[in-house]
Amino acid sequence: MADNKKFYMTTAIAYTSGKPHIGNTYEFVLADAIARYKRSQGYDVFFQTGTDEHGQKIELKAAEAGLSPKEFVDGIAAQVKEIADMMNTSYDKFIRTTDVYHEKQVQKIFKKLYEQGDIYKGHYEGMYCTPCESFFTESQLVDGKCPDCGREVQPAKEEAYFFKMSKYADRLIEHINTHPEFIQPVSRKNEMMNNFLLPGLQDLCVSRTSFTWGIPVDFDPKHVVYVWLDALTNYITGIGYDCGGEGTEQFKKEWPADLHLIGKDIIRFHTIYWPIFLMALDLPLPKQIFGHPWLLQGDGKMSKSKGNVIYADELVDFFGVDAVRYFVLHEMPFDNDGVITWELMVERLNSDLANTLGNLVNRTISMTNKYFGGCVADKGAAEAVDADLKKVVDGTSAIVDAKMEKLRVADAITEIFNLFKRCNKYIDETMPWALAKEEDKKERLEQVLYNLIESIKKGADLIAPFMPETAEKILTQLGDGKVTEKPEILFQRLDIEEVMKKVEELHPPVEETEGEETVVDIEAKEEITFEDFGRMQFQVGEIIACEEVKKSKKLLCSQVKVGSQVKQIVSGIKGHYTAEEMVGKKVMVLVNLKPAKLAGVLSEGMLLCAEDTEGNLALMTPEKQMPAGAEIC
RNA sequence: CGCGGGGUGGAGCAGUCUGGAAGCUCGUCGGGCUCAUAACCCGAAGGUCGUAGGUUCAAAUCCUGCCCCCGCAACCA
Repeated sequence: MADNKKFYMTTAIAYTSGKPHIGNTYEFVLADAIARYKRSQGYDVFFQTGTDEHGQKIELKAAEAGLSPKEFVDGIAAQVKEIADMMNTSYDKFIRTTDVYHEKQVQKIFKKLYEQGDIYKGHYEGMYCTPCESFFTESQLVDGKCPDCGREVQPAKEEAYFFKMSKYADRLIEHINTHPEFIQPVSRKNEMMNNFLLPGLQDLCVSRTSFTWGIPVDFDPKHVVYVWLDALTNYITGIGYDCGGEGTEQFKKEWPADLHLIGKDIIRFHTIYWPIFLMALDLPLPKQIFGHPWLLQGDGKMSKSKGNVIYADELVDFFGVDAVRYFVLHEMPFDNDGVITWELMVERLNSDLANTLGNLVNRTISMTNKYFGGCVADKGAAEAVDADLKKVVDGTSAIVDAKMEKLRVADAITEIFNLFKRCNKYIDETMPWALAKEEDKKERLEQVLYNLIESIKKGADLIAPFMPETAEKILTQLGDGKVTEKPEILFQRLDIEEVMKKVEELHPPVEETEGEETVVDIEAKEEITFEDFGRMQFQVGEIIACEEVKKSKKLLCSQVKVGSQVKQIVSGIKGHYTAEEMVGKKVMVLVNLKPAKLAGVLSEGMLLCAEDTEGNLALMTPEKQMPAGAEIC
């Protein structure tokens, strides 16, 4: 049985293109809770996390920051690690895809797959803009031209390596069907099957020549390995996989992974491409992949301009690590996205942590000190009320096990708090303060307090994987035979008004007053001649009718009177203007723009708008009364 | 008809797969208690489960139409 006790789990590796956000924190904590729980179950857990550090985006970001890509990712990886450590996560290994052993193995894997015919050289086809060095699909083009610079594009092919996905599809379908626990939650399984597997898999592009920040293909060095073959393989290289060789003892022990914990956005890559890569390498598949939903910030009410954005390190500053862990895990959605706001955070802290748990510990210790000088023992003075307490306390462990087995972390925590609530109720049922007034009830009183302390200790053991520091504190305060003399407040209640006030100070709302406007800088375009300018014809147009374009999110279709003719113009300004308020406005129109179809609707010109950095739009209207058709020059 | 998720008392959610008395936490109101962090315990009010139909002895749950929200995709001439 000892052999079966290993448990290898991973988080997704965080992409190092920018400062890590609350999503990373959330996943770390979730993974850590599971890791600690499994350890408490006696499993020999190996918990790996890390960073994904290659790619064009990083190359660009680094250049913007004036750093080499490596310098850049060193900085971000350090930040990611800092957050993982701050959240008190007990990972055993932090892998970076720029680690030398990883890069080496990826090269070997690539070569092996190429040699055995799973990877072949082909062409990535599309429309190419030479100055921008970018490929676009037909649908990405703007009026047949480059969406970035507006210049002509040519059909072109980029040489690339592809992985033959279809070769292994049947085996994968079979595997998924025979292993219902493979993809969690199950609702995602159908999504993968119906959308990707059953319609037939496309071959996956696994190399690029358009950027250089990646692992070079050693036998064809102008190519670098493209994202998934690089990133996903961290799960095996991190524990010592050796392609073509034996691999380390650790690898033999740990693989296959017992759990890949990932965000729901990358389920496809983990449940389709990753298993297929593994099949190609002739390795067993991971046992379970859990695609957790997201913890979202607010419900649209939250925005930078309101100054109430939530950052993990700030949450910790305000509430402490365990309170944040508690919140994130308790609100941990299983198959729907959850919400986090400062208000909800304070509510949970006050109600669950301070009132239910903190106060329980506090009142218990204080009574034990008051009535017995801190020491109580089992007096064998049981009464009927004790039975239900005992039943609940002893039963919780099994319920928690069942919930954790299904990865219902939030439910598991709720169960543990039900235990603490039951303890609070027990105090009311037994009324120790009343017992204390009767001399002959002394034994019973001691028994009651003893029962309480034992129950809380059991609760603390159960909560340890989720709030390790708190569990430790509780056990220390309850002591072994003698409780602490001066109980420390576990969680201090906070006032929501005060918290919000401080939050606002941290993130002052962006002023939207007329007086002090921020300036907007945009990238300068190439200089043009007066002649160039003269080719554009602007006129004042009067909007005589306007309606929303069905099936589009941002488009309004306006009938614009320009001189004696009426043009139909489609603009992406729904959300800034309603169809009704458009009518009657006099606006600036670029009239000689080549007509085009937008969402299937013909547009014969362009309404001009000013746009600020937040994307707010304002139509340009003449400053004095002007007739429709007046030329703007 | 682009893909997907969602709409359950004031707030946040569970329940929907496998129909069978509408549940949890917070908030509100009333009561109890005083050991404790103005806390704890008990009770109450409050929901036509988005909407309109259908199937059924029975629908939040299954089927159909529609409305609204949120991601992604497309797109902002």
